[in-house]
Amino acid sequence: MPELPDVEIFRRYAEKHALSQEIQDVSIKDDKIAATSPQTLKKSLTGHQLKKAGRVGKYLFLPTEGETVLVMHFGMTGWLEYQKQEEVQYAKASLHFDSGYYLHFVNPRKLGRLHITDNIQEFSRYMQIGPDALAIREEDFLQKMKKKKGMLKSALMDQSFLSGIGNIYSDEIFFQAGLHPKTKISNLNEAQLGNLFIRMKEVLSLAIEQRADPENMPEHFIIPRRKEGSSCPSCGGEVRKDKLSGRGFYYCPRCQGGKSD
DNA sequence: GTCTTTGTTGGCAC
DNA sequence: AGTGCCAACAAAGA
Repeated sequence: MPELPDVEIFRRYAEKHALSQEIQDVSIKDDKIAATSPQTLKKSLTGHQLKKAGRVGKYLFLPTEGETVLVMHFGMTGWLEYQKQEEVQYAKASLHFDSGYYLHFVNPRKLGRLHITDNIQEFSRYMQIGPDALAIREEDFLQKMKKKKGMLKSALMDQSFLSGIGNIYSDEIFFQAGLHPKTKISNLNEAQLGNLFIRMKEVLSLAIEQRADPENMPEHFIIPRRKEGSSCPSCGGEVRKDKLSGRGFYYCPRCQGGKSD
């Protein structure tokens, strides 16, 4: 679930509900998700308020009014829940506000992480988080792509190169751009790279507009057809499945070329 | 029981 | 150094 559009929805959710109220108590229900020690997480947050909700790639940044910033990463499965109920299934950490409400960090597979940092820039550098896929400017994107080697899909999913795009949305971006995911970057011309940039922004923005809800994806998206045997929304041909570095991906052979190298 | 899954990381090979 | 691949992590669903 949590790629850039999903995390952007979580960011807005946190911004709407969880800011400017005192955190009374912090409970870490599973130490596995605590990238910063549970003691430090509790000490840094208790008695403070979250003041902002920012995002870079798949990371959510929640600065307090003090020095410290709560950082969330959701892993393969996870979301936020703001409610009065103290116990929520799969909640691995919970902030208890003085309003009585809880912000639950829900993470069924325990692959998500919570960090505390006092400097977002430093944290981003240390974690090697590349420029945000929605924030990057075209000239920077083109410049980076021209220097990058290897296959398209590997590049767009490389979080240190460009952050926010995962397996699902990369499939959609390549479908919209009419490019095969295994295309070698070096075989693309300026126009194709420019088009890729436009499609990338378009797919991410549209997904956010649909609140990153898979049920609400536009008709012309391939995401709802990520199943073997389904038909391409554009040409009606059969959607095919392949693998790259162990990750399955879906594409339309007719609309996205053979391999174009 | 087996395989696959929306993410990341560390190890190995080239 | 950069690129590709795999296993591992964890748990749920097909």
